[in-house]
Amino acid sequence: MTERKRDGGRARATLKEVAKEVGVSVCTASVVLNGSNSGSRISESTREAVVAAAQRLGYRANRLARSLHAGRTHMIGVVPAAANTNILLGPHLQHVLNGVVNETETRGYDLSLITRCDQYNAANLLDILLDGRVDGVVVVAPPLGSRLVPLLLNENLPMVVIDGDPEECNKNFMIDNNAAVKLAMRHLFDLGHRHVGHICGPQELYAARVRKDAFFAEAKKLGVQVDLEWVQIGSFEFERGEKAMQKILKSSRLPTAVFCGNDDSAFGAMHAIESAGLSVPGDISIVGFDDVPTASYHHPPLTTIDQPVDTIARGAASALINQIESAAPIKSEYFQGTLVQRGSSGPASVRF
Amino acid sequence: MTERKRDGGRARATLKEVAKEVGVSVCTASVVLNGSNSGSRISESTREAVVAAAQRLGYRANRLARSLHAGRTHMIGVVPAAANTNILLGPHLQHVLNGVVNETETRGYDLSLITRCDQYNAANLLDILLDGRVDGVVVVAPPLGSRLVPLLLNENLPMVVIDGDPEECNKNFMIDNNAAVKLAMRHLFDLGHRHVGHICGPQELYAARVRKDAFFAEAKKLGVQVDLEWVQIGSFEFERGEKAMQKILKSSRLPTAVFCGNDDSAFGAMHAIESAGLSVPGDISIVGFDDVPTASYHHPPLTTIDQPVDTIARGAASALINQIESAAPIKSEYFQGTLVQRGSSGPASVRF
DNA sequence: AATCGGTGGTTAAACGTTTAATATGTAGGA
DNA sequence: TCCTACATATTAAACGTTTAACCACCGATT
Repeated sequence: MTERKRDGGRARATLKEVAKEVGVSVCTASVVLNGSNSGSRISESTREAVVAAAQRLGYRANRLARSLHAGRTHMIGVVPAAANTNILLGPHLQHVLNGVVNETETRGYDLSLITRCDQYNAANLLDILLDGRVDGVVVVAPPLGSRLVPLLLNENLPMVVIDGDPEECNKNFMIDNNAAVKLAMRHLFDLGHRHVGHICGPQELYAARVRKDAFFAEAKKLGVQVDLEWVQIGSFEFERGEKAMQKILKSSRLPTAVFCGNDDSAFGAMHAIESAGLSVPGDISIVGFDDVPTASYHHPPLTTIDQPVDTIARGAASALINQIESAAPIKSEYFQGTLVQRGSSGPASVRF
Repeated sequence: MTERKRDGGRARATLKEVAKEVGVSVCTASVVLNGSNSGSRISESTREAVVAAAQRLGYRANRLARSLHAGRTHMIGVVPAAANTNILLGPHLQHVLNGVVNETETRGYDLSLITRCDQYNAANLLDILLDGRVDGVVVVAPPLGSRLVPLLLNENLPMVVIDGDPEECNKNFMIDNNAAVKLAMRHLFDLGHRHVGHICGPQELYAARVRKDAFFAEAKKLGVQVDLEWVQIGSFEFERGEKAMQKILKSSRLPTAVFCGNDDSAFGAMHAIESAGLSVPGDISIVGFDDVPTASYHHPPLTTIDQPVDTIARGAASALINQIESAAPIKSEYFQGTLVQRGSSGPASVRF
């Protein structure tokens, strides 16, 4: 049995071996090497001997044993939206992950990526999350069908959600989608657009649905016309955005602008428009959502909503760690986006 | 002490508690619940009672304890190139990560992202990697200065490297950069280009250096002229690619084509060219490296080298797991890229 | 001469599992 | 009545730490 972990080379020395080498008790070695400054102190000579032996034997404290004892792992689990994409993390999710890392790293936590979950199977995920491997979990963009968040709420594992459904759970960190969509629509309205389409994200994502709802609500309020042909479901991915735009271009009449649920689908939409021999924004204006790094370098540069992703992600991670360390309750926080006006949006064409 | 892990709700039940509930020994409960089909069998009635109690108490096996005993964690550590970027994972690295996940997921391993390492500090990283938290490690694109790989070679932790320096370690999975660069240069040569520039990646990355060397070697072999002004150091990022191209555009004379070390910098380069009022490929042809998803949708679509990233990453992960599970030795593997010809490259302009 | 206080340690239990070795009980065969 | 065999369950050690509680020793006070 003990052979299993030493295949390939010499095994890692344990505290017991170090202690024996010095001729001292395990406890003494422990105090010296990983020492809390507790009651019992150790003489300088003993200390030196232990340190020397540890060095010689290549001792390294075993984190499993330590965590088992402490009941804490200093690990945070991240559950990324599995969704239906083959790519684990799109540019936006990647940005989120980066923000989470920024916070966890400075607070002394490491990240465990929870990926072994076929189709976001909640029971599966729960098994993984609750087996003691993590002190808390960041759930990113849980899809609508998943029971993960409600199930997790019944457990005592600290959790925070990014881009989740507020009805499902009130530990939600995300942009104020309604206000953000309002900014985008108001911008198009001010440019004279009265006929606007929308390319949505996948409807199992809360952010996609709420943006679509806000789009309709705001269009109605502003008196902007929306033909149903102009509203197409995408998947927050380039290709699907392109396909969606191609469908819109086949409408009986064309909108003068299209608001896209995220930047990737906006890029796809622009590609479709230009491939059809039309121009952005000459014929159709495009507004995206996210402000991913490439948005400003696109041709034309993309008008979009800037999400304070780093702030949101760090905020979520921070709240989670606060809960873990001092039982501070987590409650939802919403962040304001800003409109970034670039070249993909312009005055409405005089088609109507 | 035991209070620490139950803040927030009821604690997770342990095997001992389940056993006590049923009035049976811990061992019996263990065999029933996480049972190996070993010698001792359990009566149907006992089995049912234990299962019922476990269910009732919400028992879940503690992975730490299990791993401690087994000497195996079923976790793979991933060390991403910290490099100097603020974004943890660029589109290419993200693709690599995705490939690794694909393999580990099907083999029953989870991923631990090792990020708490200021400036890729090797000693720090070693402490983290060797504390027993992972069964093996995938090092992705270790920067030149880092001692991590050599240090890790001295330890008995299974390791595999992606895009590392072959001189440093022979457990390297990567594209055959020389052959790939040859493809790109030959392509430009065939289009009539005899004056070619190069935008490199950061020189602390092996892949960037070897591509640069191969570029010079191949240019020489083909009789292609390379003014030193035309060779600029980038960072594999859009912005730096743009800046690099701006410098090239200030040269006393212009190359007819520029080969870029990766796609992101190629996008930046194209942006710079068009911002300067020139056209791609009319005035300057561009060839990239990687074939990221957006390459085909760019305007113009990017001619580039397709890296079989998924194959490489899965291969690396697979080799690592084979070593972990059956001590199979790991040795370097090189994969062939293919030229993907698109719109960003065309016949050389007749400038010369 | 008994007590005190410090210094420098050690013992033992605990964290939650797994598993080899062992024990108990019952039934059937000699 | 004793032995064997089998089915079923238990004991105990082990994985590598941490830490509260305890102990032995010694010089200095009373």
